[in-house]
Amino acid sequence: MNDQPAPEAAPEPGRPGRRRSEASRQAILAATSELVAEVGYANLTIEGIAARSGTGKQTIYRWWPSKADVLLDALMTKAELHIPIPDKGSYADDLRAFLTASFALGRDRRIMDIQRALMAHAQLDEDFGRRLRTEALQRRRDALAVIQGRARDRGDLPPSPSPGTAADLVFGVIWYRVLVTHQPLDQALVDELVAMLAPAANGGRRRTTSSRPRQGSNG
Amino acid sequence: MNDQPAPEAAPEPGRPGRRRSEASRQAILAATSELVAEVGYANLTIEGIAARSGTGKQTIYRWWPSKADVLLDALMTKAELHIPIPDKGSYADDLRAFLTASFALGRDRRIMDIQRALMAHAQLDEDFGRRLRTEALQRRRDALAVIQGRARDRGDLPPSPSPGTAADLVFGVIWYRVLVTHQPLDQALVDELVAMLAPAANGGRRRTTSSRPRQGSNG
Amino acid sequence: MNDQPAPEAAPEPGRPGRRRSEASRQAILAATSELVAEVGYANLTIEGIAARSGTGKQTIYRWWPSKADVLLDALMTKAELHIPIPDKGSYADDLRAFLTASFALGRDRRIMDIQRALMAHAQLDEDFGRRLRTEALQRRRDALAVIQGRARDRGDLPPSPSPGTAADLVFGVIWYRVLVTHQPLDQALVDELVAMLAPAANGGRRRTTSSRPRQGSNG
Amino acid sequence: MNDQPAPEAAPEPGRPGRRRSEASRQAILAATSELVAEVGYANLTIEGIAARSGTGKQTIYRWWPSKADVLLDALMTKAELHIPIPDKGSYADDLRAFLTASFALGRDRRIMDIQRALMAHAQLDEDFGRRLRTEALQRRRDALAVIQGRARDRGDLPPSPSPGTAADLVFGVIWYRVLVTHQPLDQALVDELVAMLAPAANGGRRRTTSSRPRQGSNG
DNA sequence: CTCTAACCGAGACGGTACGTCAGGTCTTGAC
DNA sequence: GTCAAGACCTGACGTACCGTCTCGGTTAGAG
Repeated sequence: MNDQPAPEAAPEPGRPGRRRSEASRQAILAATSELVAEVGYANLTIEGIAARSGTGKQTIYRWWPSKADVLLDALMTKAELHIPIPDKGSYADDLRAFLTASFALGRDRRIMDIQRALMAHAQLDEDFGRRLRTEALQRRRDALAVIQGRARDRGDLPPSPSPGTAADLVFGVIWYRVLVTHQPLDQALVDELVAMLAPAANGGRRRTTSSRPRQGSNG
Repeated sequence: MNDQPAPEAAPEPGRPGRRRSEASRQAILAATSELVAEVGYANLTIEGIAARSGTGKQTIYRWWPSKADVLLDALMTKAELHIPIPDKGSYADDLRAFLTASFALGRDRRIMDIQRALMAHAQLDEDFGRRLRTEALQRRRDALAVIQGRARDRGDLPPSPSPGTAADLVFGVIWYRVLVTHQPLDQALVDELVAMLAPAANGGRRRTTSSRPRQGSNG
Repeated sequence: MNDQPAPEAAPEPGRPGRRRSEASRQAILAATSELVAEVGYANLTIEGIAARSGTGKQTIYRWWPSKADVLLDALMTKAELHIPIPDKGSYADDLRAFLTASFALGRDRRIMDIQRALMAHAQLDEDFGRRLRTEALQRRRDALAVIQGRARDRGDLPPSPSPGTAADLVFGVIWYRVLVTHQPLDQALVDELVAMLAPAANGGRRRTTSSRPRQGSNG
Repeated sequence: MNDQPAPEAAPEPGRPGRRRSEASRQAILAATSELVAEVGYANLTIEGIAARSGTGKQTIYRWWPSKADVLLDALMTKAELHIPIPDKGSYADDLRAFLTASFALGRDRRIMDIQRALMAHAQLDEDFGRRLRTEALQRRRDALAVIQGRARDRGDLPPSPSPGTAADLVFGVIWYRVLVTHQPLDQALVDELVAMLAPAANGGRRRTTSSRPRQGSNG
């Protein structure tokens, strides 16, 4: 049923016929971004995208399995979802940088709405769920795993919680706030998470710029 | 737009006109439960529910704003989503009991699928999102808050993380596993969460019944 | 199915129970007249009549078989559909008076629209068709028949066309203009019909006030 | 509201997109004819037509504004509603031929029922009324006008009634019998109409086969 | 002075069909 | 072989009314 040749497929040089139109691809992704901002994901339709982009529905169906895939593609193409992971010298500082960068992404209301919609769609469409996980979510986990690997090599990765659980906690809180409570992802949360996951003996940040009161040890 | 007199509204004795049919209400909720199990949420339709329950569509639209609301009602009516919160004597033990009971709910594949679908719908329909939060999600937070209140009174509530953040962490992990990783909610996770959130000096469980090997460090 | 005790039924003295509410009857007929003028017959509904009149649907269904019957009742109650048939001394003059009076009825746009709608409904509902014929249409034929009877007695009823066909012609033209061409029923048509159906030797009107050019009589 | 590109529109060679399916069109018209014969116009529904014809409702709505239009199309496509108007040499004979042919059409019970229903719908839907008049009714008037034109040229068109009124009389009687009295359109009526409208001195039929009593001429 | 029958308003009920929307597929002629 | 265009079948939507069926509450004769 889903015989798409995978959108990222190479052009296959020796193939006859007209080549895929890059202009149409761009137009479709642009139209999708505009439309989702204007009418919201629930009112986003393939027909609307085709009309807005001046393309045919078939062209969309030929290259993407669902409207969520188009949207995911648009998001990944346009927005810089990349999380930088420079080595800050300690697990605590690496983690803090990672969290701060991750939270920044969630600050943009439009991007957050799209992420919520994609996550929602992933629950209703198993295939898309798999794609979303492998193409977007896993990359963030991988980034965190790199940080944890560095920490392990360095020797300052705490024994508990396990790295996997730590990741679940980090991403769990983020998604929970995005999906459920709609609370902002603020610096206070960064501090709490770092304190909990990287409770360095000489402890994380020495001089905090946060307004949070000194945390009198949580050990 | 949402002029529903609230399904749980009292019968209002002195009102003229035919009373709401309890038989129809039951039939609709039952049909919804059956159908969602048979065809899945994505293929659940109001028309299908009406046909299966032997009622008219209007009767459904009269009392529920959307199919997700019917499903939520069915879930809350049928399934016992109640989380008991007996006083076990310590925050650690209370928390452990709470988590164990909560995780048990997620063990039933069908209930979990429904919860995933409802959470998905909540992302696409803001009004339903509000209803889901107040009618279902908030109750669980309240239960946890009771435990935390007891701990505060008892003096064994750790200062960090804050109770609110602790709740975000707990529910965040649960939903993240349910929605994203589809990992089972197992005893190991209970232990890790308790260890992190209630790191009692005399520490959580002394004698574990868990099959998890002592974690001799994973670093 | 249609066990209505006939709206015009006598009060039947020895019957227990509450009497039919004359106030409701009036309110229903009045609401019907208003509504049909406001929204047109096609958008006239029993529910609308009930709401506007402040009565229950059942009260309408109890006394009238269809909305067309309500409307017919309203029309016959309010509008004076009676055609006077005074003896003018000759068939030609009687006929002229009859036609003039009949045409006057069709001058009111609202009454004409209602008659069109009732005639339309009669085509779709055989039972109502029978009622419309016996309660309204036949009365007009009877009035014409009285005139023709007088003429026969008087000896100035032409042998052709037969009285029945003459009636068909008269009412045929009226309804055809009302239903199809929407042409006004004017004095010129009266003259033509009289000239054709009562071509008296000493002929109808000697001095016409009509604007029609003298026509050398076609007798 | 009525943006139909007119069903009879030419195929417009250089237009992109899939062509209208002639097979669907035929199936819809055929299904409509069958259904109206089986269940009657009042129980004819667009959904029924779509189901019976194996097409989608949208395909019907795309090309016809209402079920009455579908039915009119079916009637005009299938039934030969054409009235031949050969020159018989005199107005009386032409008229007799025209009436006989017109009456024959009304003999078929099914066609008559459809015509009654269409006329009824025309009263409830002004737009359809216009279409019915221009596409069907006017054509018959035009045919009669041709006959009258020939008579005028020939010099045997009586000065009274005026041609327009004569047409009103002819079609008025026909429709009145079809819609109201349900009397058959028989030869006797033909004779009476011809006698009245074409009262040739040496006129009309010399030897009548009608059972009507000799009428001593009323001219 | 109840009893019982018929009416009344209100309004929920099981239905049917509406007209619309969008989905995903197919067809056409151009490129 | 892809493209824009657009018609096709399908299925569900949410709405409007239908005609019926409770409700609680009058209103009137008969007992």
